Amino acid sequence: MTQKVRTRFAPSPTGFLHIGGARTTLFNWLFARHHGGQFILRIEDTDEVRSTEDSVQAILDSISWLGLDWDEGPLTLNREKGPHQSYFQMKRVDLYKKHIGDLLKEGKAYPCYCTKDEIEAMRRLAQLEKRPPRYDGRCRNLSAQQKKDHEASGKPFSIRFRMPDDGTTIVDDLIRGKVEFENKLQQDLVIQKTTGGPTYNFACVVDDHLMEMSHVIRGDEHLSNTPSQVQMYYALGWTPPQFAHLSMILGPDGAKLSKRHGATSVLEYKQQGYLPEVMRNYLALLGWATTDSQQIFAPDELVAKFDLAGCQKHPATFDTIKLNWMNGEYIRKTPVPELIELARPFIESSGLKINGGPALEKTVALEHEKYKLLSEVPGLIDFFYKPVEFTPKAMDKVLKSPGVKDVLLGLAEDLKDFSPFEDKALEERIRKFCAERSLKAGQVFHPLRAACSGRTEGPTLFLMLEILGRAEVLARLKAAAARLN
RNA sequence: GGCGCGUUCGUCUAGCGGCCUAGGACGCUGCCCUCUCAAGGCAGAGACCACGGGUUCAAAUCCCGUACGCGCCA
Repeated sequence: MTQKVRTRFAPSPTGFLHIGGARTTLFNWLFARHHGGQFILRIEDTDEVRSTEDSVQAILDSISWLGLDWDEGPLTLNREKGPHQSYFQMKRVDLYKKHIGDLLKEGKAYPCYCTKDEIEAMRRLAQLEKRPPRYDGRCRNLSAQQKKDHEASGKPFSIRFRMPDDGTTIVDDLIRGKVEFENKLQQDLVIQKTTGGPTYNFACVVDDHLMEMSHVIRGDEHLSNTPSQVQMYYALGWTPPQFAHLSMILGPDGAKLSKRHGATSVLEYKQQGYLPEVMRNYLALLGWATTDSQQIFAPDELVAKFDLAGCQKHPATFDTIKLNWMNGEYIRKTPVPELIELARPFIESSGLKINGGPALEKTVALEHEKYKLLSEVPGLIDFFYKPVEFTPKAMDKVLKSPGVKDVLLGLAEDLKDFSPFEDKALEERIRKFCAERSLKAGQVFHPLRAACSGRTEGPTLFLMLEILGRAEVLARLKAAAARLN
């Protein structure tokens, strides 16, 4: 590749960064990093009504959380980095106006005086007659007199881009190959609204060119607009960038991923306890694969191995089950001290009182291989830090079995002075206890676990007792026995 | 409706004319390990490669059509 690689993500700040946008960001970022190029962030806030500063902030936060950095673009709402005057389109309106002026002068664009109602009527009629509902080009070739009349009337007008009447436009897509469009079937897109603001399609072309994008990697839904955009590049005397259209991400029901499928905002995944590395790894696999179907990638590995050739043409279904598996994989590989820091916000918001209890290093480690989400950490260690609450199963199926009360009291008695109160020694002593009473291990182990943790499942028993400590174990045994009266 | 895109196990995918009686991963089932739950190990079920025609000695792979899905035009 002789040309310097520059990619961008250009979100409209009309909501949070959703999964699809995150995947697009990721792919652009991976591609740029893979080729040692640059990744640019641009805010397409041409929708003056729906764009908000909160959305901009949320999007920047999401991208940052994902661990993706950008070389140019907004850092905060007030600060930008990079050589361009701004990376917010509404602050670049003069630029668009200048180029629209050029197109107008050359007859490559024209004012359109049709009102909303007229356009709407056109659409209805077309639908009625089973024709494609497109602009009929009535302002395309106005006579000088008509133009004068319109101008004199002071009617608001938009500006449309004049598509060539014949020929075809070929979009050479890096993922889909050459896609051919007949020009006469494309309609003359509005490039400047009646408000004077640019439309998405035009601002996008101007910016991608001025910001020297080498590759435009974006969602599938933009493919249909691409021939018009390509023609705009030609009209402005520019060379279009290379395009790559990514397939969409669907929900489990095959419909485009949306709110009703659950979490769609990236930040919601953060709140649910997913790791950013996992989101990157999983999202990379939605629509991209290596020839050996590798599943888990170290961060650098993803950058090293990513290419557009491995991208899928068909849409992919977002699978939370697999995401959860992957998150568990990553958590298992995370050293405990690090895990504790990652889980700390979740532990804190759970209200667990850690102070005075066993060290988190010990309790968190005990269940290390069980967490799928960071948010699950407090729930699995909570019994170390608060009074035992018996699950129905622990109470009814285990503790209420015949003879359990004697077992618990007997254990309490035997362990009262037993030392050392440690994993291996405890196991030995308790197995001896079983032998002395001719009980099967399970008849003692299960009630012991239930009495001390309130549950039927949990960490390895004797280490758990060690960590709880003698006093706590004895107290819990007696308390549980008392419940059995 | 027009145009465009897509279609391999339930899901993510490998596959680019012979290595495919279709490979991997998640999930599922069973077994092993075991103090429970996980994790781990092993084994297994699961895809007439959407369908129908071609091309070819040979097609999941190339071509055409059909169906279905999706996107854009709103």
